[in-house]
Amino acid sequence: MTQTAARLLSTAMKGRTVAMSPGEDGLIGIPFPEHSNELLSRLNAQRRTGLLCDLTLTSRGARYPTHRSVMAAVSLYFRRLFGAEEGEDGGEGVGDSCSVCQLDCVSPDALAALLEFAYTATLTIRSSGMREVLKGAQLLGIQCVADACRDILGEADDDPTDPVKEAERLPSRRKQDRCSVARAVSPARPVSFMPSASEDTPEYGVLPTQGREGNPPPAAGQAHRGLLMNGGAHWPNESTMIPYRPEDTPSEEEESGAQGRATPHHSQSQQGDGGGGGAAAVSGRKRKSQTPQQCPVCQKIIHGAGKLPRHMRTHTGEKPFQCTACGVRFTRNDKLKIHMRKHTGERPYPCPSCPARFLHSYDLKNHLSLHSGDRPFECPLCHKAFAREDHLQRHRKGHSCLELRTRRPRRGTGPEPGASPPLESFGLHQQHPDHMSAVAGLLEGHGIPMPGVPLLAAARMPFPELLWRAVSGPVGKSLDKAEGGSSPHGSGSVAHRTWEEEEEEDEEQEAAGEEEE
DNA sequence: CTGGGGACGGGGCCC
DNA sequence: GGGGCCCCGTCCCCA
Repeated sequence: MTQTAARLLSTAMKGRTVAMSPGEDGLIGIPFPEHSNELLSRLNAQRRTGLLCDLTLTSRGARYPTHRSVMAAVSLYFRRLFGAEEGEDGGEGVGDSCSVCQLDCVSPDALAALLEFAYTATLTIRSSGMREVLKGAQLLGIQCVADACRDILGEADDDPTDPVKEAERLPSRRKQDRCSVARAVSPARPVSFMPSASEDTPEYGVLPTQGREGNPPPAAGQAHRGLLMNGGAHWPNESTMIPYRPEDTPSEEEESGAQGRATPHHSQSQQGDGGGGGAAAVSGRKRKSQTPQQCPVCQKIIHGAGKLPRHMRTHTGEKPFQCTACGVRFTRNDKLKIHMRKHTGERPYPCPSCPARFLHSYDLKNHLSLHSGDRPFECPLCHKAFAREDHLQRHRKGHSCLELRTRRPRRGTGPEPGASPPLESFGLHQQHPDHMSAVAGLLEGHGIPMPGVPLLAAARMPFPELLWRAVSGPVGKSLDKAEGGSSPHGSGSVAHRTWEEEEEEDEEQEAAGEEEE
């Protein structure tokens, strides 16, 4: 598909981001961010009416019709119970023979709350019932809920009776739980445990009986105060939201410090007006008091009080702020305010060196880098320098620098001889988390510490051996050099070469290339 | 392909 | 806690 066609399609989608792969013929990825929300909402509606319910949970006389697929998706207990655990052939669980599951060990209110969570991604409970919910979440292997309850109760996360925690300490054949639902609500903590549901655990009572009619779920949804949006999907009252943030999981800011985790979202390493940065700014900043909130649509954690409604407008497409001059609408009033400068002619950011004036402060910042000639963003492959980071990213994405090291590295930016390469030397800072994780995983696996990217990120790489094959080609040569030459292919004897030695090798290669010609 | 401007979404600080 | 303001990173578009 041509670029023009792509633009037309993009316009037709009214701003929907259309992922296109120019290299893949006709392959278009059209995201529907509301889909998951609507799907869950409709499943919840089916649950409330008993439609297509193939599982009934009972607790002390209360009955809760539900869907086994949903329960298997949200609960490790049911996943194993139904043999839906990844890697199993389905023969281990109770499977289709179970239609009623008696869970008297979980109080009816707690079970209702957990079911409500399963279908709405929102946990709505009274504080007095927190402990019962915690117990139920632990028993059913819904760890994000257990973590949230522990967090609120102020309990330590080392409960030896917690089967989920206990199993985390046990070796597991699975490195990660790749259940998408579980990950969506618990991104930071892959769970590799199943309660021993198939064993005779007194806590669980499984009655594989058939044919009982389920009563309407008692009080299901009554405690849930929410409003409807996006075709009936729940947007819970923010005051009732309990965001997932495990007690022992560092906040994003903390993570961006010494033990940053490669997240799919960018993390700002430099904060404020440039005065921050550095270790002092990271370690010395006070802990945020504003409780992060989880978006019920995309599960993203939104930091800052009052920021969730702003974020939600990105899903609904609502643009309540309209320019009175041209009618253009914006999702945020601060963006409208900046837009109004175009009509008023106000350009509050003048360049001190030239007559240029700018609408945005960051435009001035970019502009100033032109005057200074500073190009701090250097391609690690061809060593071409850019004034802007996004230009470097575009340069790298386009793979316009297929030829390795067509330019000499700038003396001022090259690593010290024998020193471990900084992350930035790979162009890895704040860009392409997967790529970052991949390289980090490679380096970690070969003894190169990558404090910014833990092994967890590396473990997400599906085919590290393929990546090694990839980097063992022209690109890998650069990496081998940068990391000190610990090649997996046996050479491994070129550790800590200096730039002078590399230049010699370059000259040799150039000479060899000339001979070939 | 690159430089530059603008738009957009997220986070921090403050009121 | 909500909202305004600001800064940042990223993406898109155009020359």
